[in-house]
Amino acid sequence: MAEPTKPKRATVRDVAEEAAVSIATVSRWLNGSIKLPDGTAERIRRSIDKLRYEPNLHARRLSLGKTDTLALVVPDIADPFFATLAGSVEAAAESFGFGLVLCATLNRPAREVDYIGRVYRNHVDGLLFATNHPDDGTLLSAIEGQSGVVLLDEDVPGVNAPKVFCDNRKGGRQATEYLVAAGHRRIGFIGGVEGVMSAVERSGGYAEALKAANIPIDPALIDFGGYTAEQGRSATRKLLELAEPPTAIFASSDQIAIGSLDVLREAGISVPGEMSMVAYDDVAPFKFFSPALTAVRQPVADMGRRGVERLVSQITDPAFEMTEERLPVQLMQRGSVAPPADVYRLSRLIKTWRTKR
Amino acid sequence: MAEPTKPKRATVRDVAEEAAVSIATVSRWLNGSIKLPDGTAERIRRSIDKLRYEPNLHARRLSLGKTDTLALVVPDIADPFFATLAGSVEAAAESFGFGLVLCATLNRPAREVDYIGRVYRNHVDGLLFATNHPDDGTLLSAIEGQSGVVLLDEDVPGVNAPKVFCDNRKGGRQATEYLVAAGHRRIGFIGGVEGVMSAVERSGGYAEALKAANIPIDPALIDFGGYTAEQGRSATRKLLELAEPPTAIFASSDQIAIGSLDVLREAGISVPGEMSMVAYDDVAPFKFFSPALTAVRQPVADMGRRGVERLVSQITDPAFEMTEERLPVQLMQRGSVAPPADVYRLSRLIKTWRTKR
DNA sequence: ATGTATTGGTAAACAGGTTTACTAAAGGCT
DNA sequence: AGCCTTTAGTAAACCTGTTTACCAATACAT
Repeated sequence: MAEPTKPKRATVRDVAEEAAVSIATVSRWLNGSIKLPDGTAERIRRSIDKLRYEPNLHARRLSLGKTDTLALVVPDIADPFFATLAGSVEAAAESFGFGLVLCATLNRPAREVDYIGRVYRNHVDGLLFATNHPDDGTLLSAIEGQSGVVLLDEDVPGVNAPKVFCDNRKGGRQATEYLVAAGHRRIGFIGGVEGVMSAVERSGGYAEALKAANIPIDPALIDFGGYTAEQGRSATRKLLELAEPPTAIFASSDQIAIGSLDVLREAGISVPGEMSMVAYDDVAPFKFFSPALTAVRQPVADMGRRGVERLVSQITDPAFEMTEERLPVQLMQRGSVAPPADVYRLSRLIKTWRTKR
Repeated sequence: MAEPTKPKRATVRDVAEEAAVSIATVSRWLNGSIKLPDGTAERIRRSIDKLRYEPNLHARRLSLGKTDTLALVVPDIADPFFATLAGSVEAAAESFGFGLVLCATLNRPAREVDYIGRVYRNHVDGLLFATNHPDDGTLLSAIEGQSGVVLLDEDVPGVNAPKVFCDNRKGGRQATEYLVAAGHRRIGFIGGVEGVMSAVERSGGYAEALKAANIPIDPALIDFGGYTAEQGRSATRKLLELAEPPTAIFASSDQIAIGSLDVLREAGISVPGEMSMVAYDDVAPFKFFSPALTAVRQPVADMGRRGVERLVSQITDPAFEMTEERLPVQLMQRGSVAPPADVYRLSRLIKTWRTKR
């Protein structure tokens, strides 16, 4: 029984021999760095067809020292936010002639650092990096001095690299202003991991809006923890435990809103009847929630596309400027905000919820 | 001004020289195909440390002819279904020591074929393929004879490759039986692209359940078109235009359900008050919809993991069996199904909706 | 006729690993 | 002492492109 031998693929040498020219001639003709008389070109063309020659990618990469591949590193690709980002990054990379390798860190710093090293190790030509957690200096020193990295969505403070973020401060302010305009004065803020740029900025916008409306800031209404449904749940529980609970919640991510909604539902608190809510991101199908959730929409796909553009610019011209760029957000007004009403009913509901627990 | 020269990386040759052994010794020691006396090994170790040697990946791939990389090709990575799949595939690949490159076809056959060629062209060692549309033979001939491809979620009929699918027929039957048990007899079926395996099987399960309950099958209640929100919208409109509209809808994907819900909402038809619904996939946060949507849950993450397991088995042992495997689905009972009631009210709502249009 | 471009190529080095075939020296056995 | 087997290692070929340095022949100008 014969081994199922892999069909041997043709190489440049085979083509050159078949076309009766030298290897260099074939290679240079293929790469357009030489032009040949019609006869010779035609012979080469025919040999390539005949032998079904396709250049060996690895040989090419070894020889050229570049890969025409980009990497996207995100905490979790299954998260709709990052999935949307990945979709736009893939499309943009493709349009520039780059492939995309996908890296999910699951927030393990070791993996983040490892992936960042891939651009140094020449596994990819460039890297789009989105993290989720504050940096203790590890990421900074891993990225530092590395060219070909662009930061997406979340900052790694101190890094000198092109950055593409959204306007978190404005988003935080818009959401809060909208709630204030509806008449709310006690507004809960549920934030991401404490210290992370986006959380700092969104809460900053929240504080700004309150200050502008002469509403004192109550630290008890502010809770950081992460953009997760679990954080949404636990922070909402804390808010409901307060002596003077809020009449509105600004949930600063999709997942937080989903978790918060869960607790409110379990407590029998209706939105926006007894509690108003504004969410953030607007990647989840909030339009179909009940009520349709009002949310600050981040231009996630734009961010991915723009990140690739800047990365490619940087790869082709390493002197490319390392500026930070902010993309505008937009408040999508739907049905989860109403004037505060029936505060008595709210506190009754909360009381029975507390005893139930 | 000096060029910002790339720091030259150390090669095996440098290490060998530094450690005063031959290249072959270093290479073989690194790959564990030889053991050396402590002294020599220690010298090599130290040289590697000193020179910060890291093997060049491309040279390694060229030499070995393998890449330790898998590709996942899906129609659209931003779709939560495929994003979830991608997440589990990435994790599983990682656990086997493989990287993952991501390919979104956006349902363009040319891209699908091109990506499939990548395993032949040695860009990746294996490929997980999920499509979305019926095959006109193009895919079949592209995959045929290609080893190292496994099919996920959707079939390409005729292909001899390992396949990992979910039990669509059972899912379709369960959903329909559940609706029938609630008392429905006119049940709309909104399916994927006509002819695609999953759509055929889910509708097959639907038909089986009706037959078992002695309910005649009305073709007017069945509509194929694709697992998209737009299909959900248009099919639902058609159902509402019927002389005798259904009292329940089986939406055979998340997106279809979302689109269908949109039209029902616009028509003022409440779920499950006037219309019951069962969805499929259960990747969207249906728990937080109002009503919480009852849905058949597909084990998407399991499918990804299992696909990688089988792909890796096949890569390491090409004689690996090309069987088809079915993963069980599960009906998640939530709040979108009720007995048919108030048919009069439903038809009144539909009438006013029709005139409004 | 001689010098100079231009055209149409070539041979060989290089990228950086892996692997095969082979050798020299030391150890063990009779 | 003579022979065999390990042990420790080497030189060189190979994987497949790209690129540099260079040459021969023709075309053109003087």
